Amino acid sequence: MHLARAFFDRDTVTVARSLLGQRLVRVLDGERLSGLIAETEAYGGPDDEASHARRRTPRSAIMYGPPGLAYVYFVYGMYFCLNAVTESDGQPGAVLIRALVPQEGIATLRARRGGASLREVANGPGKLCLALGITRALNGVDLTAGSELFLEEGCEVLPEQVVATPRIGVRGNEAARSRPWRFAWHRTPPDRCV
DNA sequence: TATACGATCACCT
DNA sequence: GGTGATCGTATAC
Repeated sequence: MHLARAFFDRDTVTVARSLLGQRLVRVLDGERLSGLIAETEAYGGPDDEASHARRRTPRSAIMYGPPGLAYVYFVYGMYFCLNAVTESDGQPGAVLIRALVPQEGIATLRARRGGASLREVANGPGKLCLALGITRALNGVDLTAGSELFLEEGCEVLPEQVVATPRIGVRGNEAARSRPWRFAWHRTPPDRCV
């Protein structure tokens, strides 16, 4: 069952926290590849100097649009990063998906990542896009209704399993750099939800 | 048109 | 710990 649009039509920080444990699914060449979201970051609008949506440009316009769409951008000349657009139409925001715990299609995921170990397959925003075959061709797809890239309800994440820290690799003013808008799921084994 | 640089990663020491 | 790869995007001429 896809996550509903209402899930994304909320405050961006709330969505970032709530996406932990949800399942990201990619159907590639007919095969289901998936993982549980283990790390996210919230990005805001004009008042967030670290966000692409600090200004409205052709690239960032999607962050100002309706919630639940994928925003895929290209960085450092070689990597893609996947975001989910948040907040109601007209209000900018998105959540960067930074890491996954692989679930389905593990052999394919590892092969696509040059035989990387399970924990290294998707433990970074560029890595998970390589593993799942996410490129800018998927920019703008509806994550609440799509068939090649979408989100499903995953595992419950308890508050004590969540760590909040400043965002990784961001520039901007002190406010942008210090906001604790990165959320990481610290799994304490044994974990019943696999 | 031209230029500077980044929401990263892999590999090096 | 540090650095190079590599190019779309934003912004300044």
